[in-house]
Amino acid sequence: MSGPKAHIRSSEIGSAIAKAIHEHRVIPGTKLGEDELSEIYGVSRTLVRSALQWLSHEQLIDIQPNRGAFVSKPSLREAREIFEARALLEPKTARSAALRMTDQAATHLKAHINAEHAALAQNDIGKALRLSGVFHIEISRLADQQTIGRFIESLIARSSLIIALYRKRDSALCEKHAHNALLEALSQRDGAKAEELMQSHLVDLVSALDLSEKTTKQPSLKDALRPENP
Amino acid sequence: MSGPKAHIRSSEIGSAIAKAIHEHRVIPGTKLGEDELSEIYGVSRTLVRSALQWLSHEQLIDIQPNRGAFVSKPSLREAREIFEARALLEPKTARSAALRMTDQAATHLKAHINAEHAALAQNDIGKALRLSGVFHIEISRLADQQTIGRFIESLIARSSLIIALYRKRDSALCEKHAHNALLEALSQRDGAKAEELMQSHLVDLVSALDLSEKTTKQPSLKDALRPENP
DNA sequence: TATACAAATATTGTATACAATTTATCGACT
DNA sequence: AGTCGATAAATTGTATACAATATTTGTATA
Repeated sequence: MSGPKAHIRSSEIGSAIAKAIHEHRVIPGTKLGEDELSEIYGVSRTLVRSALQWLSHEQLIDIQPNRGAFVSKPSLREAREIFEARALLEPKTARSAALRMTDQAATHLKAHINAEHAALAQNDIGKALRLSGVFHIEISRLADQQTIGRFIESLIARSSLIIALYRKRDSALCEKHAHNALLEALSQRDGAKAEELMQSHLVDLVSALDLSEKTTKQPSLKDALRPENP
Repeated sequence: MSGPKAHIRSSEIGSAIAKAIHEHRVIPGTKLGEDELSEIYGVSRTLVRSALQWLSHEQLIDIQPNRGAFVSKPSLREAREIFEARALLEPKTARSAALRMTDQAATHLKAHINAEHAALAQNDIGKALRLSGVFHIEISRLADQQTIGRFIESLIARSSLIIALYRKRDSALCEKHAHNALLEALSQRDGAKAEELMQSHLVDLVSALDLSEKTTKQPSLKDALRPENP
């Protein structure tokens, strides 16, 4: 009875920007100027502003009054909250998905995983990252819970911001096996196992991040560039 | 690092409309014309449209392309999903809230309950309903989980639509005691009890609704107004 | 009387114009 | 030289104007 069918053009723009954010082609802090975007997409600022408001509500960008829109930089606290929320929602959702699993869905997910691996093979980290997120979203769709699914979708989008900001150096984005194991459990309609795998998968994701206090304050440039301290 | 501080005027309009929806002063299906609203709030359609897009994203209204914005009429399925989501989020949130409870918060919540009772005494059902929702939101704030809190807030707003559509006749909105008991458990910092009470409270809320299949299709006016059937 | 079509009206979608605010640039002063 | 301040440029906020679409009204016809 309700749906984001309206404002098609502006939501396309919003999706395009969201995708770029998700793929780390624009990084947190980047300013998204209205004139610039209206130039890029060949529309007036009206539609651009509409798209920006959408992104702002998704908390992917931060609109500062009279200053402009910037790609969000989630705080450490937000980062923790987002993964706590995912831990609360996704495992149970994976369980539901397992119970409603079909062969068709299995091949669909398998294709996704392959695309993800292909992207990794091409060293297209951004694309792999996004596809990884889409995999989680597909699972929530299978669970046939649109409401919770939307929440998860939103959390995953923001997760990509967190990864951009807090990822440990040299940490794997997503173990190759995690999604495969998940798919296995789903295909076997083993709800309990899917729930457990999803939970540990999320723990692994967090462990690839550096969410310690230190990172909170930026290097402050002044300190970072000062030649040396005794 | 992100917040809805921008577009202050339009978000005020959005809040005003959301409040009216929450209080059942405008009911599901009502058309929200842009000219009408811009007249009411003394602003241009630009700001009205901005507010409407916000409400649309909150799924409180449904924007139909070239037709206009209508207060959402959640389907039976959506209604069930929303309360399932609440059941997933709110009990654990209540538990967290209990652990972080302060005396100050207790008096604050107590005041809320009193205001709720006062509204009921004045037969201001709408206001009581909204305050009842705010009570739940306050609890989620106490849990100090902004992300989950926003989800809950969104779910509660949509719940008021569901209540408007599917409430059983003569069913109590909220047992007077439920919120008091919850406050009691919170004050005692009894997380387990708070979680349990919240869970059963939500069950009670659902049981005051008629979510059977039949209710799906509207009375269709034609049937409703036809004088009599044999 | 009811239905079908057509003009007229009203409403939403988009772009543009103007106002308000911030940011950048230049110059004066210490 | 560096900082403070004023003016100029650029950017966002809001309103208005025009275009596209839907709804209503009226009229003719069966």
